[in-house]
Amino acid sequence: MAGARLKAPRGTFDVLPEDGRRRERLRRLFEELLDAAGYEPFETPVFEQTEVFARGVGETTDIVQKEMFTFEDQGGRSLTLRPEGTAPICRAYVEHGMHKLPQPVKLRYFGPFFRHEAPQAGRYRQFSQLGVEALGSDDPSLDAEAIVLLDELLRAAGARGLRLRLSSLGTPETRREYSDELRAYLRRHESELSAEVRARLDANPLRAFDSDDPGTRAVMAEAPRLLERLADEDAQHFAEVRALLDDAGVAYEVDSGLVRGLDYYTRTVFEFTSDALGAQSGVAGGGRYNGLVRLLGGPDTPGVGWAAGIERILLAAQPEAPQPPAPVFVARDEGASGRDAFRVLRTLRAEGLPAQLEQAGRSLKGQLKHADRIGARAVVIVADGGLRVRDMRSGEQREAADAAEAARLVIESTTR
RNA sequence: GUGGGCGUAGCUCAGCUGGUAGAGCUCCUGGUUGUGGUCCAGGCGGUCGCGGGUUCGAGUCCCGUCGCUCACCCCA
Repeated sequence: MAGARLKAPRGTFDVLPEDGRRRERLRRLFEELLDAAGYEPFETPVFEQTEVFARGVGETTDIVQKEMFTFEDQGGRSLTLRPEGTAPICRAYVEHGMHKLPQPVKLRYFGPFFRHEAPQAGRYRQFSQLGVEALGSDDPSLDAEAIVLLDELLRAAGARGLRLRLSSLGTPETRREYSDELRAYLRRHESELSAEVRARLDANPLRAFDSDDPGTRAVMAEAPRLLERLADEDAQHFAEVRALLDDAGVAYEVDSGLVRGLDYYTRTVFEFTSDALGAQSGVAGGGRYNGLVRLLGGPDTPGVGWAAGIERILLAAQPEAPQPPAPVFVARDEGASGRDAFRVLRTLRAEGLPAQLEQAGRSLKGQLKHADRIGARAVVIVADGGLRVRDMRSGEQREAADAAEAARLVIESTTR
């Protein structure tokens, strides 16, 4: 371990090349898929005024209460490393007057997020998410489209053991009324509930639906359901979303107990999980947030979106790492001019060939061995007297008069 | 924050009841009077997480501490 005193901070990790290739491929897949659906690239800073999250995500949420990396800048302003992407995008939507653009505004993003939690399998303090937001329309087809695209993405990425849970939270008002009703119901059955559920009864009674305690489950089986309390318009909206998903052939389970950890959700909420993960089974989640833009000081604007964790997608997919393109290796024989070798390198690249140059002072034999290890298709040996092009598959070797001819020979011998 | 597991070369690991550190892989060199993939040989590379204790002697036992990891909570 040779004095490796300095380490990546707890809950963070370095992306080594093999994993980097996997991540880049996933990102490209995401971008192609969402581009085709009209979602445009969008970036917000990795930190924001703390207020954006405190107000946007909700003061009572776990994220705001205990998971934010918050610090002060030199002017004493409170800033926070973004723990999620939706509130910042809504902030930007307001800031840039994007409600004046043709609606809906469809955006996609990709980048790092930060949550100060105890790390474990699939959970990090810095993690990456890709996500989309569609602002400015309450049309159920946007909810359905978002889910269909997410479903497509996860499948194309190869995520295994997927399950989609779907529900509707109605409006904040019905949610509040329902919450009171559920709380009252739970109080009547308090003695039958597990200690943890009792402890969270005031803060988040909906969590009781997730409990695996037998007593609690028995109580919850009879508990009132939020879906049964939805106002007509909300129930109608949900029915339309479901019909569109049915038409699209996306399988889902309606789960009245589905709770998302952020305050801003209204109407549709959903979550993809994978049983190929550890305890952190959530791969992606999202929903509609019709009040958020207004909450952040903008006009009343509906929105819907989702975010997917790229580490978790990769964990659920376990894909092979893509191979980099097979390069041409430029070897230097003893006495060969470094300038000649460099010129050959540039010429090969100019001809569109991925090329690498010997830069470690190896013996010719070592260079060939190295070329083989990196999967070179051909080696151009730069010698005192001229150039030799060696096809690494056949072992055939031919003379070349100059770099351009060497490039031609490489293309000839390896693109058949 | 709490609980379980683990911390020996860059990586994967071995090291029995304490006796003074090993293997495989990787990398470099050589076997090849300039030329790779197999094979052989050699070389580079170790504060045995850290601190303390017991002992003639500790990687091996005891205590503490730090870190990693899985899980609870919550979530991407």
